[in-house]
Amino acid sequence: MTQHFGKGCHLHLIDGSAFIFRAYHALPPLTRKSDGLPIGAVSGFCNMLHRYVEGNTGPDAPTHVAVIFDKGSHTFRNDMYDLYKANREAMPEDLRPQIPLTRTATEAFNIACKELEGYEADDIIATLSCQARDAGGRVTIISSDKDLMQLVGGGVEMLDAMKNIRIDVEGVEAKFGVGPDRVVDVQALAGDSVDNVPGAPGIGIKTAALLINEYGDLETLLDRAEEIKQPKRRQTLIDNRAQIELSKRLVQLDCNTPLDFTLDDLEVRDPNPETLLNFLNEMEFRTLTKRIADQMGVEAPAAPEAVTSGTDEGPAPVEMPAIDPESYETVTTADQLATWIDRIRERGYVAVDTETTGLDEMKADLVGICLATDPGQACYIPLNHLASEGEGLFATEDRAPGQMAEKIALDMLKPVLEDDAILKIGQNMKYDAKILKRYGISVAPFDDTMLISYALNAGLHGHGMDALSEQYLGHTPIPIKDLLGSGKSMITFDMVPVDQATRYAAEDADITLRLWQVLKPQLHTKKVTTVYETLERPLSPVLAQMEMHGIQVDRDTLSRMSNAFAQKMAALEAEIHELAGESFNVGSPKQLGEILFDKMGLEGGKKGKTGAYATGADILEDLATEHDLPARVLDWRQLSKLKSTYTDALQDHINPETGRVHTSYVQTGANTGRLASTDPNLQNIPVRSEEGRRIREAFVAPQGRKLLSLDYSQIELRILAHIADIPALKQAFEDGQDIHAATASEMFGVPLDEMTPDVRRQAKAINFGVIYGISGFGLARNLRIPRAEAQGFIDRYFERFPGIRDYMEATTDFAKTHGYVQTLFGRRIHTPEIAAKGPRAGFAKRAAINAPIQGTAADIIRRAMVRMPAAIADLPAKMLLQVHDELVFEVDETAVDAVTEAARKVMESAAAPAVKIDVPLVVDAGQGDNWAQAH
DNA sequence: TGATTCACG
DNA sequence: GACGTACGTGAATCAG
Repeated sequence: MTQHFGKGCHLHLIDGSAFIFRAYHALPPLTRKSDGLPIGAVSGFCNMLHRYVEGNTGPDAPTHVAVIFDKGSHTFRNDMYDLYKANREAMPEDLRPQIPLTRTATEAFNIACKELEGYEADDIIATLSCQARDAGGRVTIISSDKDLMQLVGGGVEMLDAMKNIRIDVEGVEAKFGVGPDRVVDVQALAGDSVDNVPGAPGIGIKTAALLINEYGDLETLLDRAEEIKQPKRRQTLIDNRAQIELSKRLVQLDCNTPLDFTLDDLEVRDPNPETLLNFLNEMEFRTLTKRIADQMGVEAPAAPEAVTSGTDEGPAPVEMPAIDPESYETVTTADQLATWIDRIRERGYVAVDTETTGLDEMKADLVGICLATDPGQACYIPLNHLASEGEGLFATEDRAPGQMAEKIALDMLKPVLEDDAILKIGQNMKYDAKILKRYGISVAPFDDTMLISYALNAGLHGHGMDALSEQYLGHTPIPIKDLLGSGKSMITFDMVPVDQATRYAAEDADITLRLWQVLKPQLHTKKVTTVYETLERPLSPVLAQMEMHGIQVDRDTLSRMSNAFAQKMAALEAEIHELAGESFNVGSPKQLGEILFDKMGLEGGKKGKTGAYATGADILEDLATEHDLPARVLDWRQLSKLKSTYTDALQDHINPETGRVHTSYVQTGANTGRLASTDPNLQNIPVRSEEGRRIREAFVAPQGRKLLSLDYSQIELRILAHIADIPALKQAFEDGQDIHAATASEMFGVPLDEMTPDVRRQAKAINFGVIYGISGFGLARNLRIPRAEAQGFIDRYFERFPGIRDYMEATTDFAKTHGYVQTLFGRRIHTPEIAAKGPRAGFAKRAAINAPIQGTAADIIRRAMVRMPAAIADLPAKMLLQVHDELVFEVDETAVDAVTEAARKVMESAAAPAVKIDVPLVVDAGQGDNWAQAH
């Protein structure tokens, strides 16, 4: 049955190229298992199409749909202007062969797939939109390309599928400052760097919109250009008239593209299951094939045989049976468990996973343990599941029947888990090790798939089990949400029925074992075995120790501060409302922006992409020179932050049993090799402001003990001086000089003894800027000086220290060639975005410059931490915290000097012997009854 | 849930 | 020729 396109019809036009590029850049470079064909973009493309199709339900669903592609690189626009799109980078090599496959994929989904030689996809989209609109139908263009915005209106809208934002006439006006019918005029003036449309020099979208709104349209503007008041602008328009008119022709989309099909040909059709599944299967998209087969209620076709010969990726892939949650065993008797233990001893290794009542290892109770010895060979040992009896008010919760006694099971397992000859394999083993430690079991030795993945692929993808399973096994694990639910009605694992728990939990152990078999051999081929063996694996138990010790926090101190903050905030709030002339929520940036910029009419109101005024501290600081209200808001914000994030929240983190705060370090938290600290984050306790620093007074040592803090002095700059090999900086460090003053002296020729604080401050900002991948803009904003002046500083800096520029170029080149950068200790940080273009490339470049410096510093303190327990083993001291370049210890007051000496020695010599740093590493130390004093 | 803001190195 | 820009994190909050 065909439906003639007309009123009531809804046409979807998908910008195929945008989908492809999104898919390509969003995913790591996947290859087809059987033959190594690059298929990352095809995989992403199919996932996006599938998600798109899934979302097409309800009254707004399309009646007609097509995916539109570009064809060839030469179009009629190149005949008008040979530089059109001339600055486009060539298509990446591994994307090129995937392009035809995306056409096949579209057809496999049974969606019309259209392209036309000599025309851009945009022109076809324009033509179809016009036709559909004229026929009285609706159109949704699925794209975020601003070149298509001229088509919006009269029933045509755009949809940014990534952000799920519909762009209507108002959306276009927000972006261009004019309606869709004048968009081409604005684009003609502003030009477009991406497509190399020249436009008028020095005129951007803002100015263009201003001019068009004043004169009505482009032609009138150009005819009356003489009337423009600003001399420079006037001259630009007069001088560049021809170029502007050309630009307009370039951006104007063609609504009369000769098409050899009609709208009726685009009617929505159901996919043919066999065609679609065969295609997906041929691409070896196992997860997607299975998901779609399930949804269609048909059997997934058999997966193709994996090639078993070795590849350059290392040894042959391990043959594994499919993951089948129904195949796992529930262990309920000592005999059963004994059989498993025999099997483990025979194997020499076992994957282990614990199930507990919560995520806080210091509070959670053990519910069960799972083991896996081979792919598909996994069991679950339920220990503390509950069984609900009765209903409602009379419900009682008892221990579920058919479980081994916890003590018997643990007594049997302890010798295995502690046996030096049996390797325990876990995913995030620190968690399980901490839980088991509380049950008297010290797990060792172990491998951790999360840490292996991090050593291999930091920067490429996440290292959680779900991400790894998808990536390396093509399998989506059972989501924990399916068992526990979410939100307020969430249950704990002990309330999950044992049969369900077995399927979920044993699957985790099975997956962990499989991941280990896949990933472990790669450490060697990727040359990161040393990173894993010296910086990752040995650190995990050290962190576990620190976390379990925790640091004592004084609740009364925090509570008193909270009350004081609350009072001050109330007073400030009253004052702010008074100044505003009305009552509003000071904590709402939206309301604050409206008060400041709409009601009070202050200058400098800038709206972000959400349309809200920006009210960040830097903006309020500028306003504060003229008005009291923003100054009060700044004060209020500081107090609000201190109260909610620190004095209040920290109290909730004091463990009732230990009276201490136990953070969790995420070893894979930062791509550079730094740690992250969560629940609570103890790496961002205030110190910069006087008021905030007092919060550190609540971090205390118990009676008779002291807190000791040791931190590396300027470690990142020292590493920069070494890596970039800058003689002047190295000498300054060698001589123990003030490095920022020395930099200033070198740059501005001011002798050290005549240095002013302001000149030193500027040099300091530049030094930091260099570490972060400096830009004129960034330095200008930081120092609040004109951009040209900032650029002058940078130029001078590079002139004085040419090695820095060499380092930056060498590093970005290396990243482009290899896709990663390295620390001095061989840690690899991947930089997949480095090949991107546009603003993303800038980010990636700066990150690539920073990563070896930040990462090397992170490696050094990791090495120190790994060695520390042995160095202070005979001293009455515990290492408690790490804050990137600082270690905090709790020490008997009699041993402060001995511990300082021992710890300092470890820290200062931490790079050796692996790496000889040409600059001394210097550690400063402090001690006191609380962290404020020690720091 | 995402954006904004702000605490740290 | 304009774009949007310091690097790396986590938590609280508002608003949709």
